[in-house]
Amino acid sequence: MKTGDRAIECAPHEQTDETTLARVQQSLPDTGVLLRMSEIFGALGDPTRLRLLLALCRQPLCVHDLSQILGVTESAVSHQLRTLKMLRLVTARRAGKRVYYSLDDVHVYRLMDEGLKHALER
Amino acid sequence: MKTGDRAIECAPHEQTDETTLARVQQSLPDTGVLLRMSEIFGALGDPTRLRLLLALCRQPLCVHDLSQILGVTESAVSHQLRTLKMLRLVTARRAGKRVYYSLDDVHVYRLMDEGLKHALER
DNA sequence: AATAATATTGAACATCTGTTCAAATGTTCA
DNA sequence: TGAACATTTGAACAGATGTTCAATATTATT
Repeated sequence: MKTGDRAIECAPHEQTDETTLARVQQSLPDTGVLLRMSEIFGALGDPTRLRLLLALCRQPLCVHDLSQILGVTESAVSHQLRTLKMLRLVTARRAGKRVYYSLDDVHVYRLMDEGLKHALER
Repeated sequence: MKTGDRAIECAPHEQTDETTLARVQQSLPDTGVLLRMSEIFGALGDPTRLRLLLALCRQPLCVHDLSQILGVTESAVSHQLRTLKMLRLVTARRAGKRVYYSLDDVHVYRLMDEGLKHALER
């Protein structure tokens, strides 16, 4: 063991420790989970989709309503909702001619809340 | 049996209420905050950047180390770190020839933790 | 059945994005 | 200073992404 292994906070190692790198590498989640994570974050990474989800935080809304609220085409809304549905972030329920969308998961709410705090800070 | 008589928590309105839509619309964060939010989420939405941040959760690491851990070019790492730095998600500190990067904010950690829980669920 | 309202789909398009390569910059040490 | 190592930068490229338009479903109403 050559370099200082007491890197608690951010002790700079003089020399790159192979085993340390390997340990960090192994600590990363496996490909499947990582991809799922990035997909979820990616979904929240678009202003339109983010606004869709934020609106749905309030109450279930249909495509037409969402189209009006966001000021984008119903087609665009539908396309994005499709993405969100595939990622299991929203659910759809038909009521007559309309299809009402809701948040699928409380976690999404928490995620957005955390992101909002972040964005408000600086 | 026409429309929702069994809607428990998400009562579908027969007819779109204008004031309700306006209320939802106003509840959305303003453009600046929303853009900042989507930028942050967008940064976490790429597998490479996500792995970078996850690695930095463990300890500060230099470009060369990160390049080895992730298995991508140092150039690619540097490019992405630049993005993350501009978004204030990481900080840089030079030590000799190397530049050590660290997470800039505890919130990033919390955000990733929440996302991980999410990804692990289904 | 015909019409209107809502929603979805697919193709096309421009734009954005992430990586690579080559070159330049910065740093240390002999 | 020169050589080696580490990082950054810019241009270029392929691939992904978001919106729009037009066409098609789906449902309710008359």
